[in-house]
Amino acid sequence: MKFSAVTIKDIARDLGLSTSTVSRALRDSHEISEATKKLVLEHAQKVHFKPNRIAQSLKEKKSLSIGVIVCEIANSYFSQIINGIESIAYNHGYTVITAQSMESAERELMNLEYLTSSSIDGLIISVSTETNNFSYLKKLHERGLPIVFVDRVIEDIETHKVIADNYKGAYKATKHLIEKGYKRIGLISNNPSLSISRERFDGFKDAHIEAKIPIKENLIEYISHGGMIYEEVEAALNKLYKNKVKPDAILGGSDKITTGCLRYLKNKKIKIPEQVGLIGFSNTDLTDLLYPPLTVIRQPAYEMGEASASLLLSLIESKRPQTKFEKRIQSTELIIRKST
Amino acid sequence: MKFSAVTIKDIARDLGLSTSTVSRALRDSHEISEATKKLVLEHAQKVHFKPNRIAQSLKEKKSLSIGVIVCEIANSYFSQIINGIESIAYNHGYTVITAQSMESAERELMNLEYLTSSSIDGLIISVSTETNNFSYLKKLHERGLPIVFVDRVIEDIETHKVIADNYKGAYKATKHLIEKGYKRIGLISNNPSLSISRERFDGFKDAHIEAKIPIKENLIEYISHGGMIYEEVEAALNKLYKNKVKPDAILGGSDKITTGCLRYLKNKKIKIPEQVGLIGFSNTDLTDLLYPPLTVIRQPAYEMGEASASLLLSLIESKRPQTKFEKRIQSTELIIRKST
DNA sequence: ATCCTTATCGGGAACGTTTGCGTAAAAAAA
DNA sequence: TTTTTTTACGCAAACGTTCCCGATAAGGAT
Repeated sequence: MKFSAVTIKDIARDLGLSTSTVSRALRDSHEISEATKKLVLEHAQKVHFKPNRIAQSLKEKKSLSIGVIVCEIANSYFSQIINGIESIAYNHGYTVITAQSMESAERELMNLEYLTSSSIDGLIISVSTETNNFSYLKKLHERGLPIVFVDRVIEDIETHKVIADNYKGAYKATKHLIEKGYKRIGLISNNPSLSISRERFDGFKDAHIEAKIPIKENLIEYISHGGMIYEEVEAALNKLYKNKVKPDAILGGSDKITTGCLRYLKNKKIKIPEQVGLIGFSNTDLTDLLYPPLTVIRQPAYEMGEASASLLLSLIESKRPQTKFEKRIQSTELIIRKST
Repeated sequence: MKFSAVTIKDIARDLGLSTSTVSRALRDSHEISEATKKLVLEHAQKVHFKPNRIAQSLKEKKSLSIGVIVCEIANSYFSQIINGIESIAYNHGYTVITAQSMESAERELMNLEYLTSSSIDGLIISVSTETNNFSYLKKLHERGLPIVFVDRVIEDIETHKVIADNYKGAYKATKHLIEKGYKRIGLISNNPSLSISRERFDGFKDAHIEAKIPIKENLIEYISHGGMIYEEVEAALNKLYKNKVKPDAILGGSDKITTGCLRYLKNKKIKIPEQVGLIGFSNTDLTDLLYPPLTVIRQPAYEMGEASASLLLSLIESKRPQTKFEKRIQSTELIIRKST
């Protein structure tokens, strides 16, 4: 069952040339006469020659492919990031291989091993919520694998990072809630081990401080799988609602957490925004059609994907080992709707 | 900037063995003594040896990768299909390379050329709404590339096909609308060049025939980009509403079409389900949180992905050229909510 | 003692490219 | 004319594997 590809050797034989001449002609080398080049090019065209990328990779020690690991692609935020990555990568002749961690550190490690054994030239990763052991990633980085972090970064590893302005996003959202008169704001967040969680918490906190509203510890809940598992969101909210001080607003720390909250409140028939205000980070393009239309913090996912791909490619294609690294912070947008 | 991986040659040198012995030991050949195997395995472990997949591919003339082309991954239906594909592929040691056509025939062709030059071992494709020239695909198939169609199939090309039961899905949905008393049912569909459109139309038609309700031609609109472009949905609905006989219900022919309809009706402040019933094919997991909660036909996307991956792998790994092909039809589910 | 297995390993070619080096012939310089 | 340079091409090695073929030594059969 194969698909007999024509090789340089075939062309060389047909034309009575050597493989080196053919190779050079195809690569438009100055060492080859125009006449020969024309001959080779035309014949290559005729027999539908396509260079074998596998052989090229082996020779050049480059695979022309980059790996991308995100928690899941069935998530608007990450699929938008991937779209951004692909747009840049394809323009530069790179293949994108995506893998999903499903918020599991174990699966993430598997993917990591898998991708590196596929000899990717570089990696873009948004670590899983579960990940707290970076040693493998760190080792890869030390051994020279170009890595760019997107969204969920690891501060310890010195390389390019692309994030949304989580601090300001959470700050603006919280401030908005406070201005609307909400005073007991609950926060359902990803694990605090995640960079985005800490940044968002800081924004949440500073908006409180500014308004001189104390933060209540028992209105903050952390969950482990980014909202992928609804039961976790449910449990977190149950705890929130078991308190004597019930929240009058909720800030969702991720796309799935936010919609999970909505589902919970709907199940419990808690009225939004009358009984509780709901706001959250989200990139789905349906938030305006939900009931009620959701106030969200939207992240520039596509642009973040583009940025991380360009940074990665610059890393891959730079001759000398880079020492100066960027941290790109892209601004978030607060879209106010009916839920607050 | 490389990442000098340890090779079989390194191990051979370290251990004073030949590369062939090391290779055989790693592949657990019977020609190698247990002692040597143990020695090699342990040393390989210690130096973190990972076989170079590129070299293996070159040697074996297999890339252990499969290509997947869908219209876009930021679409629940397709991302669920991809998840199904990946789950099977990864278990068999295959890498999945996904590409998006964005419903453009041109981009689809580009992706096709790109993937085949990356020497994929097989292809899973759901053709774009724009595609009406299958010659390139057909040529690839004739030259021996294993192909499996999923969702949107090309009948002309003889190979495995995996589809949802579009006929019955549309039939059940239409019947449901009729039972609810709707009589002038509008249909917003993808291009009729698409297999799914024809199948769905047939179900739509037969439900009408059974109920002895004539189908009104001017209640049927076709659009070109699967709902990706909202303006197209808007234009189609505008035409529907320009008729003297206005629809009292609408059947959306795809995920994005359905949500596009909802957005339109909401913008026009047309009440659902009082003024118009809305039903549609959709796989997003937010349809229950929309306003109103949407009645949908849900397709077993994940399972379809699994099925197509297994069929493709069987095609790839079969020694003799296959002549008997399957068409798997997976049943759809009607989920009734408030919009009808 | 010789011959035949069997077990265990090494040599080397091959997969399709790219590229450094060598070398004829042609062109330019002397 | 001779010498030097340039042009245009071929040879062969290399990338990391796998695997066919031999080779060696030990052991058993004759």
